[in-house]
Amino acid sequence: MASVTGNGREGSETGGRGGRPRSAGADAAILAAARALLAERGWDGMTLGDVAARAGVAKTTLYRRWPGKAELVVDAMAQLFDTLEPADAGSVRADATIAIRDLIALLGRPETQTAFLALAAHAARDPGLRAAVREKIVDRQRRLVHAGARRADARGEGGRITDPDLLFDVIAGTMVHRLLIAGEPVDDGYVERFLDLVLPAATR
Amino acid sequence: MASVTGNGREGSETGGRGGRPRSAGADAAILAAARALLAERGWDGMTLGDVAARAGVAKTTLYRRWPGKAELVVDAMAQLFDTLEPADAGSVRADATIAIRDLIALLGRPETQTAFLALAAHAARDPGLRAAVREKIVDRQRRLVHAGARRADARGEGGRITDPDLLFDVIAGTMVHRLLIAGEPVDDGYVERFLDLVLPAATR
DNA sequence: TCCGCTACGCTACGACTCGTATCGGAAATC
DNA sequence: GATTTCCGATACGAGTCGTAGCGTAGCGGA
Repeated sequence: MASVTGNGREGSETGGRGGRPRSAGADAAILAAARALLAERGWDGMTLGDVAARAGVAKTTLYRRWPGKAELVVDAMAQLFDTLEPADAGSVRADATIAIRDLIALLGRPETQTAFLALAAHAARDPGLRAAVREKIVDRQRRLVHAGARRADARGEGGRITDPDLLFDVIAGTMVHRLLIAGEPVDDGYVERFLDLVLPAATR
Repeated sequence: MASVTGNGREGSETGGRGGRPRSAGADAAILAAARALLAERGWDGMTLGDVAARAGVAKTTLYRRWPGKAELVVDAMAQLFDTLEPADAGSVRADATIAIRDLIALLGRPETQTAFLALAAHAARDPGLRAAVREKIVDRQRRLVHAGARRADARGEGGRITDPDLLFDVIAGTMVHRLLIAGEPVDDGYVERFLDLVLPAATR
């Protein structure tokens, strides 16, 4: 999977019937450069000219593959969020604890801090970007909760998750609000108290 | 209260001992113009030159009162968030329902959608801005939950809120995530399900 | 082998924004 | 009236954006 999702030439393997194919490694280099520059200089400080230079690519190549900064960063961040994976630790609470700790670590990264909310802010005025954020980032995270719900069902008795979609909003929202909006840390005790608050009513 | 918080000349009533005082209405006009332009053109589309022109003020006047766009928008948004007030509807659940509906309406405004997350994103790389966002927006919202907790205590028996700070993160986070990040609507049924999930364990 | 097609690197460009500097004049206090 | 501070207007250098034009590189088909 060279790119998280197509950024222009998706679908066809060889490209548009003849002609020089797109450089294979360019996407990966560009997205990595974008993440690095986001971490170093933040959303505003990162220019597409800088990204191109660091990736060893012409600026025009970026514009050939992505419409603009926001769409490029969506793909760059999606790659990062895709590193999260569901864990099977034997119980809903154990699974949730692991997932939340992973999420906290991800939200603590500098590139996430500057890019994630900036993307959401831009998405408010750009339906296409809104759809991309939802599809490439939000929905994939949501699936982790659904996977946990299915495991809970399989285990049976007393651990079933009644409303995974709502539970996902609560988990992700609480952590994002605490870490990225309020800007306050989350320690293990906070996670414990959070799970004490939410899990009893979320499972049945 | 001309400005939500000082933006330069705070404290002294008359200004710096003699000389022409700052135009009283200018702050209000500037903040209103900023909100209007945020709603119309979004964070990126709003320039300080435009704000000055619409407020009927020179651009330099803006820079005399605020260090930059982010700080100005913090004050503009703080005025908006300050319109939220605690309600006393007789029970924790009734109070929470009203507060959440007010919050939803506020988060649905176009200026909030584009500005709130943009501010938080910038705050990630600017400690001063982070402090301003927390002090002028987040902490004031948090107080609404604390006020509700005190009312619950006064009512006694069975309605006490055990951890208001955590509850605030959960409420605000869930709504922000649902509305601004996932970009999906919140109807009354969602609020009901949310309160069913959270309130039982949050009160004692 | 030659040709058509597409992507590439490079350079240059106009339009725009930013934040600052500078100025004479206006509006208060002393 | 003198002083002090704020105000509006204008100009400016620096930097970014997204696009266009150029010649070249790499691939498949005739």
